[in-house]
Amino acid sequence: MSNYLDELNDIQRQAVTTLEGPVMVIAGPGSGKTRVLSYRIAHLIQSGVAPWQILTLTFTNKAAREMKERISTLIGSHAMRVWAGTFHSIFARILRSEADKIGYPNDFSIYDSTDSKNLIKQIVKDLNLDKNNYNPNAVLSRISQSKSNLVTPKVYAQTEAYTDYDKMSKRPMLHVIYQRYVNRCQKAGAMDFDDLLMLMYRLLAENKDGVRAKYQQAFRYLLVDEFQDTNFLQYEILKLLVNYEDSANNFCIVGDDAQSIYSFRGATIKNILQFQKDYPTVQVFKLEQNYRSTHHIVEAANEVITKNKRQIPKKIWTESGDGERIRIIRALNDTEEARRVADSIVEMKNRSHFANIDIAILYRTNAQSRIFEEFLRRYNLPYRVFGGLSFYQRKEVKDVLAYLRLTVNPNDDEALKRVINYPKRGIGATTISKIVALANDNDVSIWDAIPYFKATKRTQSLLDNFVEKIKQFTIKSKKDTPYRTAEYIVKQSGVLSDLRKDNTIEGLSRIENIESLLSGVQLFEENDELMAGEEIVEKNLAGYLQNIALITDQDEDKEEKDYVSLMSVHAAKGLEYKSIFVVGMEENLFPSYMSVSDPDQLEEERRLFYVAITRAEQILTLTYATSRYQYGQMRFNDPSRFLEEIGVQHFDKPMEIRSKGISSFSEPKVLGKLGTLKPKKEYIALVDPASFKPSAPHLIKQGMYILHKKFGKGHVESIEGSDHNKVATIHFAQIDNPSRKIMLKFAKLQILDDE
DNA sequence: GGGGGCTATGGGGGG
DNA sequence: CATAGCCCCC
Repeated sequence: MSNYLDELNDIQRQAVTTLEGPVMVIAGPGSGKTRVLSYRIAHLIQSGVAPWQILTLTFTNKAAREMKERISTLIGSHAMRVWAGTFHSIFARILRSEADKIGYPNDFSIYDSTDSKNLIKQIVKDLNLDKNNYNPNAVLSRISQSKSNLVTPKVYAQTEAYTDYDKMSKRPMLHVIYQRYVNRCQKAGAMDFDDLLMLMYRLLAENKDGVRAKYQQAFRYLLVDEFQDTNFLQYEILKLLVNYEDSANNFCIVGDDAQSIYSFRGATIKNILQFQKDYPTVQVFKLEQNYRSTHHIVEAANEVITKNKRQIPKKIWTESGDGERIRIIRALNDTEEARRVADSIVEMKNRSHFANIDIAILYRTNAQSRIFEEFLRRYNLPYRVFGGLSFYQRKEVKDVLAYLRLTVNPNDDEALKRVINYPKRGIGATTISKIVALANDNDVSIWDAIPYFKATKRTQSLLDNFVEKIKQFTIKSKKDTPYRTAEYIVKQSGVLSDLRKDNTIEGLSRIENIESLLSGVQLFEENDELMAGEEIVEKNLAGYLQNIALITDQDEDKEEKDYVSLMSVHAAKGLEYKSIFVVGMEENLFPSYMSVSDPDQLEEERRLFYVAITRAEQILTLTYATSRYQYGQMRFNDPSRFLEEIGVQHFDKPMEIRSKGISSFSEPKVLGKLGTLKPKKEYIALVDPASFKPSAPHLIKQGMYILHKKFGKGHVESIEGSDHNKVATIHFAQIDNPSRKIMLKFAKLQILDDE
């Protein structure tokens, strides 16, 4: 354990051992950034810092999870107790207990962007504005930008730069919409994604009851990964956490300006430059040795990125040998592109003995995934699609979630509007818009306005029935488990019987989705295993809703681990594969047609391409089609300009790969999309549920033999943590990965006395 | 007020 | 191509 520092190169070691004061690590792709971050945290803990005094903000929950696992391997499971997660999930967790200090309920709802857009549409309608000028996407992005720059509606209305711009864009009333939007969200007890940051800022800035000092003292060491993708507001929050009297400024940022790919949501590499000004004593470490890819790939990446004007000088290099040249596939159309990629995968598996899991297909837009799925399915190659329309965005799932949200927070206007007449109960558009108007006029939520609404006797009783139903749900949720509440709601709301009317395949799959959702609730409720990177929240409906609202990735599928990965280039950030296909290398696709006319956006597309090719360890294949179906039409695009930016010496000769055809007629092995919760798993019961009697958690002691409902017989190897947060490491001999960490607070373990 | 069918419109990346 | 919104009829 003491020699873990020997596993680092000189610069990495310095970055890991410089614990005090501001530190900046500029890390090229594949330069061991995750290793540095996790070793640094391990080193902090070894030097006597308590795990919970360390706050690590990562870009995805997956990154947090992997990091914690790595630290655990280095120094033991107490590492699991560092605070690590995304900005949004960590702040939501804090706001869950502090929101009342800034005028929001602690049980606040989280509006996703669809909710936000629906609210904007509503406001535009209320104000009798032209919906063509007031496009919800445009309005939302303006509001989002304002929040991300800490511009309140009031300041917005008074700042000519903003209002003039809006007049020019034919949206002079934008400041009014912004104000109303904020009011409606607050009345609904709801926060949108930007609010999670903005209100966290306000919480710290307003400092009610000294709350700021509480978190400043709690987080003695601050680490931020992917700092190039933070926005102004995120940096401002971090500064509030770290800047105070006698602060040691233990603030470590890790990033790479060349991999900044989120400026569309306000990220700015200015933060990296500003950091050096704000913390003049900063110690900078530049990691340039690439341990991931072979020479041709590394050099191609360097050549591409030098076409960008603005960047911190840096050149990645490798000692891992020349490796293979970059392959290129030119296809006549999108179908042929997909077929040849699938052919190539089969070939690669035979010749290089790659497993499916070593291979990823990266595309610019999620819409491109479908055709690749088709061919992978035909070729019997298991695959998994990451991102895209996730499980939680499907209509039937959102409907049930809306009922759950309403149960927790009846003021949630967007949830209410979604289900007040679904399933159909005779409360039509006219009635709803009258109630909405009443709510607006009196500045209350729709829920609060309903009792004051005067309607015909018939409508009145329909409304009463609806209100009564929701109240019942809330009562149920207070005295029963989340799973049983959700099950009750699915049945009593009428959603299930409505779906049962539809006997088509789609209809049946919708019911399956609802069942999956329910087993997801059950899983949440029963899960007593401490998973790295997972938020520990209360095991109630509100906790469940928070968990899924901010989901970025899904648990590993434990049944089938060998699959080809399909994802957008954005989603691939931070990942690596032996073999990478970057597909759709065409003008107007990659780079996107939205970006080709703006030099800054074009540079971002180039960084995106840089990220894409540096994911590859051994084999990089770039593909393009001369024609493809886009938006229902056949389009002809030129090959991407980015292809010409790589020197010819790095390319293989274009090679023809013969089609292998369909390899078998057996049922294709297809894994669910990421985001698809598996239907209820019928795992082999290791324990007879009838005779299972869990013991009181405080009786569990080290050395005992116990029974776990899901994992079977186990031996308690150690118990760590303070009174209320004890975590036991238990060895379960009957399962794969036998060593599990169980949170005793939630555990259902039966003590065995016969051993 | 509900529901079916048609037309018009937009179409990126993600927490 | 997918979906939202509209019109028309019940």
